[in-house]
Amino acid sequence: MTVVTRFAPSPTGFLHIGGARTALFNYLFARHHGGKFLLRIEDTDRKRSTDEAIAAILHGMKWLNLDWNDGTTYQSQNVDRHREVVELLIAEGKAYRCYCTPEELAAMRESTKFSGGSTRVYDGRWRDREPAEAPADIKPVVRIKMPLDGETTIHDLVQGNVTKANDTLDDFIILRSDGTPTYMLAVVIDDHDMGVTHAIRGDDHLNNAFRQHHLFTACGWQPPDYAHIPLIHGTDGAKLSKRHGALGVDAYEEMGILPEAMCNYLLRLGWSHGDDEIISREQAVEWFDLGNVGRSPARFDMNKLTNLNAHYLKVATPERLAAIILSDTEVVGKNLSTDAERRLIEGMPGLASRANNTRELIDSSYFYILNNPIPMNGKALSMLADSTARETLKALAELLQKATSWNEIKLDRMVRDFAECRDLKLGKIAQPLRAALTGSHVSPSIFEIMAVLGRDETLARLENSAN
RNA sequence: GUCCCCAUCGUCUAGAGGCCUAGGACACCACCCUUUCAAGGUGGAGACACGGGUUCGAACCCCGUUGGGGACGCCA
Repeated sequence: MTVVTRFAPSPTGFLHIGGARTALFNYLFARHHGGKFLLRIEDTDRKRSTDEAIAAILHGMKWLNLDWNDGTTYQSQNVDRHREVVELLIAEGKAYRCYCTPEELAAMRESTKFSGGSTRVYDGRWRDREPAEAPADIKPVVRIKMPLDGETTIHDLVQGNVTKANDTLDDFIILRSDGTPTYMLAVVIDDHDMGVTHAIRGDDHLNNAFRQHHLFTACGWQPPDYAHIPLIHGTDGAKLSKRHGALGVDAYEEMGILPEAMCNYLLRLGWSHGDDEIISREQAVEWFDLGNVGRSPARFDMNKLTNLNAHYLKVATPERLAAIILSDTEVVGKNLSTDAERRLIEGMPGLASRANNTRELIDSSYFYILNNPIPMNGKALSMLADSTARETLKALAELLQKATSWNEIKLDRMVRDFAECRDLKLGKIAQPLRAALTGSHVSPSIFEIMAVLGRDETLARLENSAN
């Protein structure tokens, strides 16, 4: 049997961290087993679903490089099939119409709270009532008959065996009074129709698994294997919600996080492979299994994400990073040097090892991509305001003019010798030089920079600042 | 309130009864390197929630307590 997993987000908002990890796990599990990974948009609640949310989810999936099979399924397109199954269930006496009003339901909720607070709210009052008693002015919902006694055990691939008494489950609604299917019904039918073999989803669905189990049984189908993965919590330990900085993955993209860093981080949140921390997509596919998914919730830690991101920045190709910088909206409008791309690529090792994210990378790369004269920050300005510093730079420029070759090692030697001759500490020269070349007091190695900039550009910038 | 789940350094985790004086990573501290800032290197501090069992032996198994989380919608 080939493995089929699915990610089934509801399009009511962005693709958040937790959803992204669920998608990742489903993807990895399917790929590991050479099976299929499906995407199904759970839009049965048309009122709350938006096109923007769908676009955000699709975008997030693509950004994370989680490709899915067989196109995108929209649950709302299967309503006819959903209704058909409901009719069948009614005909077989496994489901029934319920004419309770919302007010009656609210009253039931109140009374269960007083009488001990049972999980079972609906009292089943229409379960065995004659259809002839139905009030004509009320549009009924359809409820599924749940077993009245006994217990049900789910063999969860992550949580182990979980058992629940059947009398804690009430007859839940499968078809709304407006004739639309509920989530509970739609997942079951669609999972069956799509041949889903493994349902990997958030822990918050664990209780639903029991309801769905009985719905599957009523339909005469085999439920998929379940794997309920723990939720991701905020730094404070509470459920990740919009209030707790549960940002969409697009927000991290904007922060300058690389998708592979995000995937690596998410993977290690709740799953482990010994002491391995840096795990490529290929290794993840090879290693991933449900047995090593932890059972306790994890807290989101920006520090670790940042650290991972810094790592992936260091190993990314200069060409790729240069392209990211050059296509950034903040950079695009600027008056760039014709030499910008070459400089970026050559200077990238020095730049990338100092950045935590692409935003920092961009900020630190302006001195390479901009034309002379480059903007100066306050500290650079004050360093260059010193007249002896400027004298030194002028003398250095004269020396550099005579350089017979122009590379990092040679420049290093020349500047050091120059400092020694003048009985100056290297820093006395390096800092004004840095200010002149980069407009900043912080940068990669100035020798590397001079080499990348080239003789003409270096001298031009020195000239600019020394006078 | 009822039901379900969970519990190792601050955080993510390794750990499947003796390999544990509990390992790694992030963060933190110190030192080294050093033209700035990073990176890198070395070292340090830091945890088995508590109480009972079971066993020759328990972080690991069982029970309880406490703590945390989740679910109780004509949302998904």
